[in-house]
Amino acid sequence: MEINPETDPAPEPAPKPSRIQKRNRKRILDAALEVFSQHGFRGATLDQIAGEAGLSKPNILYYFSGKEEIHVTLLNALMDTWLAPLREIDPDGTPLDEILRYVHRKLEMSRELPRESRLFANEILQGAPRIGPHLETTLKPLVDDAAAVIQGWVDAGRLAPVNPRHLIFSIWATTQHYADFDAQVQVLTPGEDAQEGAQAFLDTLYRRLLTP
Amino acid sequence: MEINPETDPAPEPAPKPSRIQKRNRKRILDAALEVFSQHGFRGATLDQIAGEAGLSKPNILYYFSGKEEIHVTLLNALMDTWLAPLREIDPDGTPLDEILRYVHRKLEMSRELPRESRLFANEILQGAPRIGPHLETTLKPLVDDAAAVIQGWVDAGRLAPVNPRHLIFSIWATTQHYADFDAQVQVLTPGEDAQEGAQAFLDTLYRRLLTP
DNA sequence: TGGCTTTTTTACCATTTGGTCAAAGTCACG
DNA sequence: CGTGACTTTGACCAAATGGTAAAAAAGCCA
Repeated sequence: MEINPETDPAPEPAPKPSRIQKRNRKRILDAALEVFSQHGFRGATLDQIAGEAGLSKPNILYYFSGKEEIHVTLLNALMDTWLAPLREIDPDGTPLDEILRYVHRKLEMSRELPRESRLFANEILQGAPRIGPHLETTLKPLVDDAAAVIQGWVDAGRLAPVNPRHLIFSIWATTQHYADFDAQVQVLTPGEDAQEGAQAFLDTLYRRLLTP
Repeated sequence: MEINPETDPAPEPAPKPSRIQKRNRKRILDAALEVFSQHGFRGATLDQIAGEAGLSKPNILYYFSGKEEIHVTLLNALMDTWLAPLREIDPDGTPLDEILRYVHRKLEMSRELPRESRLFANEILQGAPRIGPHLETTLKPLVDDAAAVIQGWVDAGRLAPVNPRHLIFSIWATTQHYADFDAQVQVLTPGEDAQEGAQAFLDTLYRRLLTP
């Protein structure tokens, strides 16, 4: 059977994006991140995004087929960076160091990428309507792996016995809290830099929990 | 100067709510809790709330002056129940027991009042636009008190040294996580009851952190 | 039962919002 | 420079949304 490049081409024609396309798509995504993370999906409007991006609404719809596509694009792109620290846990490293470094990196991301954290939080809060599948296919295997590694460390007596999954949950919760609940944190820790205190606190917390 | 009861009456005429008023206001607030907690303020619509409550939209506006008033009413009512466990920490109790009981109660509330937890999370995520002041006046003094109590325990050597505020943050984060991020938790802990494992994990976590 | 108040509904409105379309403008490149 | 492809815009739309007004209906009570 002869392959006809006309009817069976590469699935994606790979129309290399022009300079302008790259610039504007980036602008739009950045503006959208700002708006979505602050108001959630339904609370955000295309006009807001357009205004923030310095483009007209129809122009935005020239680059993305609709509001939903922008949101999904953001979430998918986010997933990678968001989960990178988890991927970097080294099964051959020193258990306590590996976990503490993970906590450190997550807290750092909370400070440096608060918008991303809130975007994610918003999506999950609302029942993950747009990345539910992605959670199953990307997040779950990754967490399964990490949990197995941690369980291995526990079994080898190199960490105090803990449920790996709940350990991971608690790390997510405690670190992302400083981005997601920033409004509250600010009210309750006036003056001082919350993140600095958090670093010390979380270090102690997990060190005491995990030291065998 | 004569006081004219017509122009200077009691500030609140106290128009005792009728049976119907009580029933319908409750219905509306319950429906609104469902909808707001799932979609956030801007994402929720009066039509949805009306549908959920089994009332017509104009009928809802007969009981509340607008969408915003419903939301604020909910948040204010919530504040009390939400902070009750914190109020119940007994300065004369056994430090570790008091904290562990607090964790326990917060986790319990996460399971039993997930909608309330999400309503709150949504509001804070968006920068607390509608309860910001309330946080200052109600939450802050309460946390200041609790932090002082905990600090006292630490100073007396009855708890391992920790930053009280960050301890409180971490308790909020780890317990509310199971309500707010339920969609994610469900994906990652298939089959088993996450809350049960959480109970054991958090008990260990804080016991190990706080035991002097 | 009659008459008053409270509650509910029906019919609207103005604004916002996601999205379309065709025309106008700009760019890249031979 | 000219021409075809890419980009941007202004003018629109239909649906959704928060909210209003007035009439109809239901309660309440003597």
